[in-house]
Formats: sequence, C-alpha cells, structure tokens
Amino acid sequence: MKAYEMSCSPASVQAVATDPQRDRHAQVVHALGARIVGGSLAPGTSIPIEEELVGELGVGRSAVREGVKVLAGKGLLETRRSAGTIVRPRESWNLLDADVLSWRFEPEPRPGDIRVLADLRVALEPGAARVAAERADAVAVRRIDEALAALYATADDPEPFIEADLAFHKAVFAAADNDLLLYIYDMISIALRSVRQVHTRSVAHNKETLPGHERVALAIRRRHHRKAEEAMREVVEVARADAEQHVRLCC
Amino acid sequence: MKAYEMSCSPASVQAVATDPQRDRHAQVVHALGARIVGGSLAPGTSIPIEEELVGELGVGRSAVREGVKVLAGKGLLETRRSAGTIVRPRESWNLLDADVLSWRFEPEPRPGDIRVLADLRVALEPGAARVAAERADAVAVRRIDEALAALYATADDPEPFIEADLAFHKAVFAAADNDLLLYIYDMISIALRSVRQVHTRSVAHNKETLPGHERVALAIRRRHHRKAEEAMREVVEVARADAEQHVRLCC
DNA sequence: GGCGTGACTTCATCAGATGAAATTCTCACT
DNA sequence: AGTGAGAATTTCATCTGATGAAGTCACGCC
Repeated sequence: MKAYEMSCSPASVQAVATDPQRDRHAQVVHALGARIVGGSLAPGTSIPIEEELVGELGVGRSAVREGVKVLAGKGLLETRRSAGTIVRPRESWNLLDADVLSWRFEPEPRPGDIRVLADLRVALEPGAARVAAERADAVAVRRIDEALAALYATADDPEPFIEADLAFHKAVFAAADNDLLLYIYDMISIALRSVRQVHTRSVAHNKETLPGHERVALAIRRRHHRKAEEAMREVVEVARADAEQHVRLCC
Repeated sequence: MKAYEMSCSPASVQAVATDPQRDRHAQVVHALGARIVGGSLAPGTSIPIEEELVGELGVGRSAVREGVKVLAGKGLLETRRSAGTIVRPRESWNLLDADVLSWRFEPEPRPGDIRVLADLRVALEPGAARVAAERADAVAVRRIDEALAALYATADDPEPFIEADLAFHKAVFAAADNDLLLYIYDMISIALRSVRQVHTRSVAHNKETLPGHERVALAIRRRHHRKAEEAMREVVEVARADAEQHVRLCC
C-alpha cells in the first residue's frame, strides 16, 4: 500500500494548521496572518515595528519574531533591516498553505472565492479521476467503493453526507497514487468544508448526486479512464452550477 | 486585468523560497529542511535538542528557534515541551511549498518523482486548458499568443526553449483566471525546471512539440474548451511518454 | 543641484534567566 | 513483583537586555 494514501482524517487536516491557542508565537501567526489574508493589512504596506507589536499583541519580542518568521516562510511577509517588515504581494503568498487557505475561506468565503473553488474542481477533478483509473490498485478501488457505500448510507443526514462526499473525492485522488495530487485535494477540502457549511444542501439534492458518484466509482473499478473522467466532470460541473445558483440567490 | 496573472518572473518564483545565504535563521531552515525532505532525518525521529543545534550549526538559540518554527509552519516539524522536536509524518508536509519542492526536486530528482510530476501534469493541465478556454479574456489570449511566438523563436536554443515552454504553460494557467490554479502551476514549474535540466531535449524534439502547443493556443483563442483540453492532453501525454522513456534509458 | 557622510531606525543575533509542561526516575506501599 | 504518587529532570517557551549590522534619511559641503 502506498505510504501516504488515506493518511489524514478530516481532523488531522485541520491540525496541520497552526493552532492559535497553543503558543504565544502561534497567536502572533494567527493575528497577523488573518489580518493580511483578510485584507486589513494590504500588500506593500509595513506592519508595526517589533516593539509596537510586542505592546499590541501582549507578547515578548521572541514570540513576535518567531511568528513573523513563520509568516515570512508562508510568503506573506518580508523583513528588511532598517526598513521594517512589509506585506508581500499576493502573488508571493503560499496560497495552498493550510493556514492561508483557512484565513481566506473560513470567515465566510466571498462569492469570488466560491467561483474560484468551483472552477478549480472542474479543472482538477476530472483529470485526477482519469489518472486514478490508470493507477488504481485493488486496495484503492476498494477504498473508493467503501467511500461510495458511506455516501449512500449518509444521504439522509446533511452533515455526515458532507464528510462522506469529501471522503469519496479524497479516495479518488488517493487512487491516483500521487502525493502532490492528494495534497492538493486535502487543501481543496479545507476550503470546501467551509463553503459547504454555507449552502446547506437539501437531502433530495444530495440523493440526486449519488448516480454520478456511482458512475465515477464504476469507471475507476473497470480502469476506464475516459469514462471516469467524463463521470467526474459531470459531478463537478453540477456542483459548479449549484454554487453559481447559490451565489446568485443569496448574495 | 487580473491582479495576479503573469505575476512572477521565473526569478521571483525562486525568490519565494527561503534564501539560505541571507540570514542565520534561513541557514537553519535550509539545513534542517533539506535533511528532512532528503530523508536523512526520518519522520517520527527527534532532531537534536536546541543546545546541540546551536553547536552543530554555529548559530545562536534565537536563530535555531526561528528556523525550527518556520519548518513547523511548513508541516515538517512539531515541537513538544520536554519531548524534543520531532519530524512530522510525510502526510503532514506542505508538499506544495516552494522550499519543500526545491528540497525534493533540486538535488537531482528521483525516478519516482519524475513519474509523479508527469502524472500530475496529465491530471491538471488538460483541465486547466479547458477552464482557460472558458474564462480567457482578450488580454489572456494575447499573452498566450505571445508565449507561443516565443516558443517558435527559441526552438533552436535548448535553454531558452525550456523557459519559453514554461512561460507558455503558465500563460494558459493564467488565462483560467484562478489564483489557486496559477499557484499550483508556479509550484509545478519549480519542479519542472529541475527535471528539464536533467534530460536535455534535442532541438529536433522541441520542434515536434510546436504543433501541439499551437493547437492549444488556437483552441483557447476560439474558446473551444473541448479542443483546448484535448490538445493539451496530447502535449502532456507526449511529455509523460518522453519522461518515462528517459527514466528507462538512463536510470 | 549632486553627492558624501553621519545620525538614526529597525531588524538580526546572541546570551542569560525564568517558567511550564511532559517525561522519567525513585521509592514506598500493597 | 507490580503499582502509583511524587520528585527530579529534560526540553521547549518566553522574556529581557545588549550588541551588531544594514539600510534609510537628512543635512551640509562642494
């Protein structure tokens, strides 16, 4: 079995992110990171000098410096001697860092971000399903089938269904036997989990998605990469249409 | 124009990574990060205690602590009071962090990683080209055409051709108007640049890839998402076949 | 007006002290 | 011998103060 597949439970994906309660420096990371990604600290501007942050955040210089270094490692900040610490341009940010994604999607994702996420799935998931059909071994196929069964089993419960759906798509990515691809999906799932909580889908709607998922699983089981891709495209195109409709209706 | 498109020159993509020369703490980040990703510090094991690292790396405790915190932020390390600092399991690593990717691919990528990269392109690029065809505006189309022209112009020079090729694919991703997708490609290009330097492709071979790229550009220009996807699939499938052959021949 | 120089700002680093949390060890008790 | 409470120890977490270095900026000289 591949060492990294199905490695992260939903909980552990969250645990990757820096826990704001744990340590003083983590408080600094979270406070500044959320402000930067949230937009209240604009790229190009300077953040307060170390001494001010010490007062403002109520921590020592060590904690401030360690926190700033972590954010610099995520591409959000750049420190320059004598010139202060400036917020780096958005293109430099590690957008697929778990923390950065959380700060972006968790405080209620913006309509534009919902579109980005839906397009991303359309761009990635059909191709991932295709490679999964090419590379899946017996264990991976079984995992997909189990995830499909869980999907059917939870179709009447909105909350567990979301997790089962995320687990199904994850199983598909895991079947592709590609750690980079699986990492990408783990990050997408962080964003998806936030978005899903917003538009609580109806039970009836959930059930309509079951045949599509079934076709994906079947195609991968038969190593039919063309059909796997097509079936997955249908699933994510439907999800994208739903998201667009939801944005139109409520925002 | 979209704020983030075509934002990074090849140089700035590299500059995202932590510069090992710049600061003491950056030395720590690089020294430990390269060892961890390179495999000489295995997941689950402890790294030397702070005091030992101070002696071993010849820096102060502050630098060690800041460096360790940066690596913890990238998911490579976890610090625990009284229990030392341990290397986190591979599934926790931020695999699409520029530094982590560099440490993985730069010291001469391993055959398995070449396969991972080739599969990843097959999974991602056709879908990206499809969304690009859906979303491209006039500016994006022009950028792709310019990149295509540069590809033709450099077909006789192996080195510039690699950069022109990377720029073309980046222009396609940029046309999709999706910052997460573009970020993914920026990271892929870091890995690709390392791999490309290994198998020096022949001039004749480069020229054979031109018609395929032309078809991609044409399809996007005409907003024909189906054809854009198909054309891009052909391009990356050829690249994958080349990579596989290269691995068989030389490794 | 151009340019060099020096004062100043701000981060970079080191060192020492204290604290807190978890592990490990000790040892009496059952 | 097994067990469990508690002490000793380890190791990271944080604060503070001092020093250094690398830019920045302003001022005055030419």
